[in-house]
Amino acid sequence: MEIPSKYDPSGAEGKWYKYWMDNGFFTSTPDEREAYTIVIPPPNVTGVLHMGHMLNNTAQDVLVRRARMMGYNACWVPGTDHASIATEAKVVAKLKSEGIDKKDLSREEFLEHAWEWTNKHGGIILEQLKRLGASCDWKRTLFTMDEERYESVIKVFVDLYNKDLIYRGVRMVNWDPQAMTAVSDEEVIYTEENSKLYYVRYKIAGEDDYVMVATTRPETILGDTAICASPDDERYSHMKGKRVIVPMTNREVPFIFDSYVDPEFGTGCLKITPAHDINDYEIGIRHKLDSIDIFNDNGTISERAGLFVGVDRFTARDLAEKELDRTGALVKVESYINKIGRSERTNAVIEPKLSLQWFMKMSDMVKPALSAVREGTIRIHPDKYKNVYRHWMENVRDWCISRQLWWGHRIPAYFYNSTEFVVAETATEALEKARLASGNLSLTESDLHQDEDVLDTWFSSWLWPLTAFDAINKPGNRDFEYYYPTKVLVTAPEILFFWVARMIMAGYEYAGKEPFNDVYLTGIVRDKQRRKMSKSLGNSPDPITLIEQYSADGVRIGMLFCSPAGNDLLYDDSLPEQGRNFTNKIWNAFRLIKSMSVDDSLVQPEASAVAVRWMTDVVSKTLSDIDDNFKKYRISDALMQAYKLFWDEFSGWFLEIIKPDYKKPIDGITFRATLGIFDSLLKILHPFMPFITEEIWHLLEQREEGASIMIERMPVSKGYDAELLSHFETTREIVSSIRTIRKEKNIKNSEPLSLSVAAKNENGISALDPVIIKLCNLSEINYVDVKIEGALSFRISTTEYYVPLSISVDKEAELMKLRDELTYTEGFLASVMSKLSNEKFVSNAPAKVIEMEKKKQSDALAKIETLKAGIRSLEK
RNA sequence: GGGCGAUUAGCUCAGUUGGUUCAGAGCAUCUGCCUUACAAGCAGAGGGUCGGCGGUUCGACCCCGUCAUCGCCCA
Repeated sequence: MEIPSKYDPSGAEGKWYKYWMDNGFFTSTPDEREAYTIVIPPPNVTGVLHMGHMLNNTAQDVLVRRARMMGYNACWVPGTDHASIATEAKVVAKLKSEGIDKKDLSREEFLEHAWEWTNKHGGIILEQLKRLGASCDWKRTLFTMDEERYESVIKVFVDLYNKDLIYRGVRMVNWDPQAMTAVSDEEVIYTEENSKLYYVRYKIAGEDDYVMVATTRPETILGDTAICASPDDERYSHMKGKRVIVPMTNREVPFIFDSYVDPEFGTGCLKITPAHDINDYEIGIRHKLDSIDIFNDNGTISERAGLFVGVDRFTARDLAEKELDRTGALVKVESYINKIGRSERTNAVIEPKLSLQWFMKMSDMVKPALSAVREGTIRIHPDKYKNVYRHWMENVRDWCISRQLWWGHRIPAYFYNSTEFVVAETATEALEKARLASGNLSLTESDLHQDEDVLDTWFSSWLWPLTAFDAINKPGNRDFEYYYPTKVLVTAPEILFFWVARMIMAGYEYAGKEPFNDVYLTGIVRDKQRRKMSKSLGNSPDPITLIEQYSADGVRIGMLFCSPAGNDLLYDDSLPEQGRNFTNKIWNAFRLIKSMSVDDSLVQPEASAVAVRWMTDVVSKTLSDIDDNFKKYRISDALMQAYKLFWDEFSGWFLEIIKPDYKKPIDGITFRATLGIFDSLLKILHPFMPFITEEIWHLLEQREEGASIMIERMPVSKGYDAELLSHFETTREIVSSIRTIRKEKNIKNSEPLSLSVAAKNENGISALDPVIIKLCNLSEINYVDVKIEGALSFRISTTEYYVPLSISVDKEAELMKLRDELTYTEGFLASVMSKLSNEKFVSNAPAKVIEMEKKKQSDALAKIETLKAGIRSLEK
């Protein structure tokens, strides 16, 4: 069979994915094995695969496939989340393009559209994950709004409400006037922007004097209810007990003192607008000030302002500037840079707003979650994020869980009048409770009005590891008992708090146990200029195109190569290219092996015999190194070791040694050993590159129907002969030196050379002589006591090697080389001697270190002798 | 402004309790090679006062102080 010289992934990938699915290799049911569970960080149901998903899911697949091959019952649960704000925004936009306004629809009608959209666009991303090779148990696919998950979320809400952990209250929230909803603190992005600082004077009531205030938001003057200075600020001590007139509205407000005010900032005098600034709000509470909300929900000025009613807040700012100027209140305007918060979803400037919202108390929930990480029950990789986690958890604030949207889990609070409500899982239950609470037994369901708002999306995903196994609806069910806690969560550091921390809290609250033991944080995928990949920048390649271009395996390892845990990945096409090149390397090694003809009557060459021993040991050693790296979640390092094992050791050295001469057959012993080693290598590589390893594994031998490398056992390290490995290192150096000689002297590889070693025939090293003979095309290696005159020489450690040549040796060049080496060695000796002659060193350093220094000394001395002898003989 | 982290080769990163000839890897670059598995390859080579300064130590990439630059989180 003719095997093409280049691997063609397109056929293999679809074929094997189907094969794995058909044979049910991804599905997991509880059995006697230990479970290895991962729940996927659910992507947005209507999203499409981006580079971040590729990295994240490749890492998960590597972990899951490896666990499966190590004998665990591996279960990777896939799913999507409903992404409340993002999805609703998309649906609203889509309706708008059809001329439909959300306001004209009933909640039910809107949800119909939303579900239609979800069903149409949902799940694309999961199909894309299959292209990547993701070995998820698709039968378990979840959605945060499917029946079980929806029910669970409602149950948890009711439960927490009953435990007094959820409350409704007026708070300053981050209001997104465009999306017309509150967003959490984590969804607000603060950046420095250019703005203006307005200096405005307020007349003191009953006097002809003024006080001056600096503000960035003159339109909010309409909501001022006090002017404030620091109690320590002597400039304003005369203002005690006085009142001032607010410009534009001519309202009289008190002048107060509060230590919050920084005398250094602006004029040292601050206007207080409790309804529109979080700090002012707190000052307002301390001083029992009025609160005038001058904005409507959409960001326009409300009637309460009395001026500019119905005008957008930014237009109102300009109008206010003009009005202040006209009335002489505006003293000056300076340009100014301050931090502006914008909505992560809509980019609208966030308006701090007093609003009635639902909150979850965090102070108690945080405790077990904090100690779990502190005490190492949950490990975070890389562990530098432990500090960040702790800092956040110690400064946590209550979680605003309500959103003014329709797409999501509707808050199960039922009002039986405008202010009083009950919380219940169903309307029927709510009715009972409402009758009880109100004392009005004639209430009917139609008298109840359910809260219009839905819950924050994170309020469903924080339960993910629990609801993945339906633990809320069926506590203690078999799947849950078996699969929970999951082994590892793979996600990005940016959602360490809003997701990871909260899952840990939920885990302790509802299972009494952590949801996972390890958190592996991947970095953010950026472009070469370190910019985040984003649709608007257009700097993100399409993952599916990449897969088509470089193969799924190539893209997978390309992503993994340069992404140590927690580090950002600077994407460049050279990464998947490197991955593709590696698949090709594997393919060609396979071609070589496959093309060998075997002759069992042949005696195994010595070089092959020792090469097999060596390679077997290298595999064994690398296995334990890889194992160690996986234990520390150093996935890129593990991959690099597998990569070098295959490329350098196996292809570069082993195959070159055992490769028979052109058109000659190979002996059976070596061939079968090679197949065995190759088989091990494929298995080691399989978690990283599932497709090509499966393809080759099947081409290598006739396999039974239903056989697959993905369910084979991962080879285990059987220990290794460290001395053999070290001798091979010396062998490499010898081979390399001879190659250099050939190159320098322009001697063809087909022309045999001979090598003389000025040493005793040391056991061990000489066992590898056949390897040197084979790789360097030597006629012989002999061990000599005396120098070989007129030969080229090189030294490795303390041993000198000679290559006699028929062509004349350039004496001067040789001498120069020897003298250089001598100079270096003497310098080295001097540094060693200075240490050894330092009394403090000798008395303080550990014996082992001194031992080594002495060895260095004697080695250097011996080498100097050799070099000097060489120089003398050349000088003759 | 507060907290956390980083700074090692052109790029991305390792460097495990301070001590092996310890300054490393991959990629990139340069020089040879179309050698009968692979030019998506092979054989070689160059490249770093380990951010600056000071300190501790017999000995510092590693520990301490300080400055600089960058990143992240929070206000």
